[in-house]
Amino acid sequence: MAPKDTRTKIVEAAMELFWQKGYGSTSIADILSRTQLNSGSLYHFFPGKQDVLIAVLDAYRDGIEPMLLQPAWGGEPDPVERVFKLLGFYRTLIVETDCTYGCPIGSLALELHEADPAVRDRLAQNFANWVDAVRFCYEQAASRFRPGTDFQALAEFTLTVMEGGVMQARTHRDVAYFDRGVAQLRAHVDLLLERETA
Amino acid sequence: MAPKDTRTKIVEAAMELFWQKGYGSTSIADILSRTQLNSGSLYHFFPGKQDVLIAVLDAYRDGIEPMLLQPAWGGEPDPVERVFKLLGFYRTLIVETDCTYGCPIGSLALELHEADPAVRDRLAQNFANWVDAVRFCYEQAASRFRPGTDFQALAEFTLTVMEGGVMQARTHRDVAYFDRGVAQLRAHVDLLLERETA
DNA sequence: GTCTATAAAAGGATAGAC
DNA sequence: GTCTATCCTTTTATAGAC
Repeated sequence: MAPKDTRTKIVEAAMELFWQKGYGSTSIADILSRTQLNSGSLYHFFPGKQDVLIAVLDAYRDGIEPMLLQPAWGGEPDPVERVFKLLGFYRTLIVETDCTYGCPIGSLALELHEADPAVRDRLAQNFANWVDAVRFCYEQAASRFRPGTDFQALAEFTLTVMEGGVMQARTHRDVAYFDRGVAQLRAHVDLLLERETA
Repeated sequence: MAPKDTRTKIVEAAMELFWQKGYGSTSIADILSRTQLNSGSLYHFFPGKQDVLIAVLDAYRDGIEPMLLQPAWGGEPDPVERVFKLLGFYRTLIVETDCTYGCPIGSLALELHEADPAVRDRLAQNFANWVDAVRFCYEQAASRFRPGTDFQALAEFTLTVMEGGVMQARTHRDVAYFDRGVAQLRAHVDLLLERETA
């Protein structure tokens, strides 16, 4: 593997630091320390800190397929099960981080609500792409759902369950809060899968 | 009404600022500016900034009944409708703030996850009190729910729907994201209210 | 209990040599 | 493209008079 270029190193370090500490609590010095670079290098590639954030959000956008969806789905063929495989992937992250995991987009979205439009648009875009992927799963199983099921609303609801579950699991330091939320969603989906003409 | 004492002024100003800007982005100077006090006064009552935060979280804890639940419920007698009245109260806050509203506890919980235990415990306590109040609503209507309904899980799920809806509505600057989440919850609850022996 | 002044540190960003 | 040195601002917190 070719050595990573400086810009990539910065984006990857910032991605991890923003995820762990948030944007405001991550200093330029933190990023330089982790990358073993000097401030001249960072400011050569980025006009300022916010531009690093934008690059990070673009990296999440570009990484959703290879970094999130494909690892989460594995070879799972059933589209509905793919949704729960995705939620299971988040569960793994929660457990592996001793219940300190936070969705990087969700956390940044709450932290940076009064941010520059360039930032807000990318946060919204990241959410929208996640919801689109989940909606597509549900739509692939459309024939199994009750007629008239609103797949967009169901996909947004799935994101809500993930974000709310992550938030409560982290606050209480107990993955059971996440699990109960997913179980409720499972029950909800199961009820929508019960054909009225069954 | 008696003039507010200095400590109360500080807590109320900090409550609003932390809600609007977050904890990290609110400076002591911000609090002093809004209260027209000097730093000597603040540090007379609080050892440091984090102690102001703790006082704010205690104020939310003490205010849940008079400031949130009673205004939200109004005279609503039906316990299940009280839950949706509460969600409707949040909807009003979202609309009144042009979709910039964020739940203060949820936002702080995501921002401050690596915080001092004194802070984390109070965040968890605030969530727990909210969930307890909602669970109590559902339990009051226990006879109308399917046997075996898990009211604790349903109340946590209600918090999840609120937090996830607030997060998405704010990120997209569109209250419809909140509304669709609440509609999904309503459908979920309605399905649990359909007695199998109906 | 409140005032002014200020210490001490951290933060974002820049300059100019190499 | 990277280096060192540094400027300027903001921020938390303290000191000591009143």
